[in-house]
Amino acid sequence: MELPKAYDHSQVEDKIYQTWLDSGYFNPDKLPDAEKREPFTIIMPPPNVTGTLHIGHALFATIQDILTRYQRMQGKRALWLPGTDHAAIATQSKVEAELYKKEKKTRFDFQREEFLKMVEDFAQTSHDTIIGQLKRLGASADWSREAYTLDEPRTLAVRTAFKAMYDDGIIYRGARIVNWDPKLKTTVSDDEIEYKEQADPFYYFKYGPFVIGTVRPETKFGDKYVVMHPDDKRYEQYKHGQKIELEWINGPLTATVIKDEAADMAMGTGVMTITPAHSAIDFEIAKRHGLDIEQVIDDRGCLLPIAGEFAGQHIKKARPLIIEKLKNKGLIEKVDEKYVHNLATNSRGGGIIEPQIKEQWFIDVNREFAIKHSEIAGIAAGQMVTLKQLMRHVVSEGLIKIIPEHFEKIYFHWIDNLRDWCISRQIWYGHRIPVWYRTAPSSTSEGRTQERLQQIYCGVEAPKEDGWQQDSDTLDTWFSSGLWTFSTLGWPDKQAKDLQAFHPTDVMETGYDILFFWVARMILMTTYHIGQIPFKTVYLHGLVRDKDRQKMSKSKGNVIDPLGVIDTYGTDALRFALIFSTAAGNDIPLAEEKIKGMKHFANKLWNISRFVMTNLAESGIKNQEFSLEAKTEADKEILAKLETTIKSATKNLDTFNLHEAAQEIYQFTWREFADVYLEASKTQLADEKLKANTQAILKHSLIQILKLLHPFMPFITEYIWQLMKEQNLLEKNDLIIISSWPK
RNA sequence: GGGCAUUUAGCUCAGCUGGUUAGAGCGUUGCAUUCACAUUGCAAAGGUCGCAGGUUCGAAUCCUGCAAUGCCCACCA
Repeated sequence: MELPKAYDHSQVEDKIYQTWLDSGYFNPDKLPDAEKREPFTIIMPPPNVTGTLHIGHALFATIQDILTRYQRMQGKRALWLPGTDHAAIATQSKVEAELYKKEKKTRFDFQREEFLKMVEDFAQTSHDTIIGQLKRLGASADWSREAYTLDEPRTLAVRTAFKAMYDDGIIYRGARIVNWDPKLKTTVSDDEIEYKEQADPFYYFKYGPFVIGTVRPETKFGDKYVVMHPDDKRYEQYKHGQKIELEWINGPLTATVIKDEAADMAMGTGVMTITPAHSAIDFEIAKRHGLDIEQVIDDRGCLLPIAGEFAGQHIKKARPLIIEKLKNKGLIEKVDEKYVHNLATNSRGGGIIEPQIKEQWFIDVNREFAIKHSEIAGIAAGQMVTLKQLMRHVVSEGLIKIIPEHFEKIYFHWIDNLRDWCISRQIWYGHRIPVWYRTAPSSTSEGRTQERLQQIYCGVEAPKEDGWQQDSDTLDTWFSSGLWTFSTLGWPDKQAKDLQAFHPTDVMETGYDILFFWVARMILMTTYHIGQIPFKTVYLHGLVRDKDRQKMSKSKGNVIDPLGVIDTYGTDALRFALIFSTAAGNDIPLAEEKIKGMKHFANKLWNISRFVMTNLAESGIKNQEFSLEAKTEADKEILAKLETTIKSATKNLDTFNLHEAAQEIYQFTWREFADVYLEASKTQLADEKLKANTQAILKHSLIQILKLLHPFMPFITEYIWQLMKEQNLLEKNDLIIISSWPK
């Protein structure tokens, strides 16, 4: 058989992937002797259905596939369960942006159902693209178990989870100051806020005898409390509760002095007025002293009647007019033109956050409850715990290991500062909150009738009787993602076969950027709902950057498109380049030259194999056993190095040092086996006394190399394996994907 | 303001719990090559391991301080 001199990945990869699919081995139940194998589970972090995969997805797919293939070869019942995420707010805002670009319409120009259909179509298309891409990356995931965060089984899980937490008092409804995005008209959680630096004028206003500073004059209409530190000597003569008459934007006003330690003496004049309805800190102060709280800005970002002549205007337009008026009234002390401050924006859509007081749903992280069931070491069933304590416990006790370790400190720090989690969103795409309200007419003191809330019902199904209206809000996407490790395995059916067999899972592999959003929430949900840890190890990878460590972005033009490089260099080359110098938690610089270098390596492996196969086939030596006796120095050397490489690579794979394993195998293959032994073998093969033994060593080494490389470069290794099989060079008639890991 | 990390060859980075001459990829220079592979081989140049102290028989590795860079959190009324 004539083998081409160069390896052509484009002729190989699709066919090999189909071979694997046909074998059924991605499904752990279909592995040989499945029932005898120990389970190994990775649940795939579901990519958002917001478009196509980028190079970062290629990284996660590569790492998880390496771990899965390695464990499968180690004889485990390896399950890598794939899925996608509806990503509520991200997906909806993407569709809304497109809609506005194309037709100048917003979602409010459509019926809820009509709009949702559009989002679903977009999500479906994205989904199909993404799954196709994952397959091209060689992902050996079990597609028969694929899940979606918004499909029926997951919806049941979400509703069941919500109800359980509601009944426990962990989920509550309350009016709190929340992050309101006037652009998308929804709340967002603290974690989704992104601060952007911006320079704005900073104004100093005369407020009676005081000078106050602000960048936001438009919030100041209702400011009738003036706050200073109780120890501030400059304002000793003013007493707490003292009333002061003064002239303000829209006329005279009675201000009340409040002494509170929240006022920073070193900041500006040490005096501030407060706007409790639109500032979290001011809200706290107001609550502490029982002050009035008046809304100044509405949900769209427009001023309310309290603003007098400015009512109805958008804050952006009103600001200069308000300044103008204050200037005319002589109330401006001075202006600092380029004051740099951080502006809160919604990272999922870009609106500028306006804090508002809203009736929202929250998860209480500090409330004590009796845990119903616990398999967590150190926590007994019935014990009183809080969600915070549970989240801390499983990591501090080492039940969950985070790699790299220093992220554990960051995790603890986050938990210690954690506040209640706002889980309701005013968008349409997502899990609707499983709560229904019934109202009844009642008369007011003025004799008018109005609808008054009478009953609240929380349940998995809607109530049977008429007259119930479901809460119009949807859930934060991370609520459903938090259930992911067990909702994908059959929960809420606690007897589900998969849940019994594969939970707790082994590894959660994801980016460090979603440690809080997601990893922490999975720990919260899993410990609460099923009294187990969700996973034993959290492996955090870094961000893929370009060769200058710059973030990849379309606007910079430095994006590496995974499918493009796969076409040019092959999946194996991309995978090996991604993993080659990647320590956990570190960002990964990736240049195209590196991928090219790994294509060279694939070709090297091809030619090594070609040499070995040719020399075995031509001599007529086929499927026979040879002794691996080391007859020469070269023999001795290569067998010894092979053994240490296997031992070390195995250890590094077990401890998640994937890049080191990759480097060792690469070094051995090229520098030891190809450069040294293959050269030595040429003379040994010519010597009749050494020939058979040399052939045995060549064959043995090649088989071991293919196995070692298979998790990293699955396509080419499987392809060569099949060629060897055709030439009767292998004992067993199987695929390398289920061959046994070298020992 | 609080925290976490990084600093090693021209560039991008490895170097696990301290132990011979500090490694890889790319790049550079020279030579070779019909014999598995030019997607090659052999060889070479190139590092006071950020700086200053300390611990130790021994430090790129551990400790302290400093500097630079990056990230996260909080937040400026």
